[in-house]
Amino acid sequence: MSSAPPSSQETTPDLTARARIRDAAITRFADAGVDATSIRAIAADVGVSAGLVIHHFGSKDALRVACDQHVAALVRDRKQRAAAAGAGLDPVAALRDAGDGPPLLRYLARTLVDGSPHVAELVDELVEDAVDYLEQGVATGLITPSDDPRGRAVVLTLWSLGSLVLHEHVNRILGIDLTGDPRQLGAWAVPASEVLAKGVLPVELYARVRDAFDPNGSDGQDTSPSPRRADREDNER
Amino acid sequence: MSSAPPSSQETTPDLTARARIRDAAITRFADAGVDATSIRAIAADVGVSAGLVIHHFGSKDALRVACDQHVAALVRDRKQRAAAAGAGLDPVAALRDAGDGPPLLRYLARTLVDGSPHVAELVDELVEDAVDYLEQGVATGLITPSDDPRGRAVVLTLWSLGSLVLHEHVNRILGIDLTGDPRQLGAWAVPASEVLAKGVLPVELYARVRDAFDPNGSDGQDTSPSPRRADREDNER
DNA sequence: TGGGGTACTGAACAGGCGTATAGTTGGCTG
DNA sequence: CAGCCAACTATACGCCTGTTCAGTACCCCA
Repeated sequence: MSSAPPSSQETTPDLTARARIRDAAITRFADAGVDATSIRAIAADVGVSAGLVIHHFGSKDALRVACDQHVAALVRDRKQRAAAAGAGLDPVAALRDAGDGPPLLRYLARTLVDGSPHVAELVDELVEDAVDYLEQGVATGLITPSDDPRGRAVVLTLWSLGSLVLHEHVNRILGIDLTGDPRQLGAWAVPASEVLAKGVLPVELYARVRDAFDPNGSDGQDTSPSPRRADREDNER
Repeated sequence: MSSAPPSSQETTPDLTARARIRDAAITRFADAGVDATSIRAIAADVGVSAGLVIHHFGSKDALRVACDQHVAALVRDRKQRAAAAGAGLDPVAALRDAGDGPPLLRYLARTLVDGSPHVAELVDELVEDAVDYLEQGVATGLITPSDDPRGRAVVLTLWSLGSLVLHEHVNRILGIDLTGDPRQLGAWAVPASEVLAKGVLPVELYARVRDAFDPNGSDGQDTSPSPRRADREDNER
């Protein structure tokens, strides 16, 4: 398939037409979504014909898969780099656009909702990363221990990704761009860390919620619908 | 086309064709998104011609606006009802599908991302509701006071809506449906309320984040790229 | 020098889309 | 009863879509 003459698979400064098409597609998909983007529009961005896009990728769907995989690879690369430099609580922090490459975060914000298997895989990895990171934090005393470490990692990761997906609302309400410059994110990061540090609810309410879902002190059910009256305890999520 | 409205909005919705088209559109839009839904498909669901859809709504875009408005009205209705019965922390809790009407939550999860002005308005209202609710909770001692009540309300609301938008990922990872039966949401609600009650981070870290973004402590900057090492403080969101 | 393969173009095709339009039905009202 | 208007259908139009195909330019290897 790809002959790849320059043999160096790492980001060559001078991109092949195939790579330029892929990057243009990522940008268009990030801005308008996959459905609302035509192959001709992508081709026009790169200055080639629509036929060439098909020639290189076979179909629009295959192009979309290639974009997913490329973004996933870039994300994994940045994740690894960030982990080496000491990770943070926010899995998104390391992915903010450096301005050089395609708009990773905006692409993720779009594709997180319309179900690509590669992006789903990426989410799973981010959750596992969070599990590890939180576990290390608990070990060093920087993170509060949890009764459900994995559940907590899922919640924190999806809160983070969820607010990324809703970045347009954040921008409208707070006037900041979650996909942009981290130094201007105070209006979001400060109250978020306040919640994560000081908490919001009394601890007894957590105990009530936990007991309402967990019938008897120990663990137990997950498939059998217990006929308890847990209807009013679902106040938090 | 029985024009007789039997006023019983329960199990037998003897709706006008216009209302049936609107409801079918909401369901289709919720399931597949607006772009991926054709007017002919909606018409086929109701058993009418595509022309009738245009006859009643004028255009697909106007139909979409009508759906937005109708869903917004239903949401406001449920909000009000829930407020009368005593609100909870989760703004989404009151909106879970009762099975009778159109899939409100799934519709919201879809349209929250592709920018409808009516849904944006709804988000703003949910934020204001959260401001009020949190303020009341602080007054009665049920909620921890905040340095930034509005910012905190924004964060909590968008975390809630964001995880709703990512409900497919929650379902894949935890095996539960955030848009479905509240009694099966323990795997999400328990760790979420644990985080909101016990917190995750040491309080001193919140102070550090706050000081890093607040020019009060050191100097003031917002546009000038200061060479301070604030780059590492954006760990939380 | 010739041959082959790859990158690439421009035109064309079939299909689905939203929408306009003309026409038919049927109940209400004068 | 005639007349009218709203609900509704069938058809067709123009546009845009993803994709195909024949053909051209160019580079590498024998």
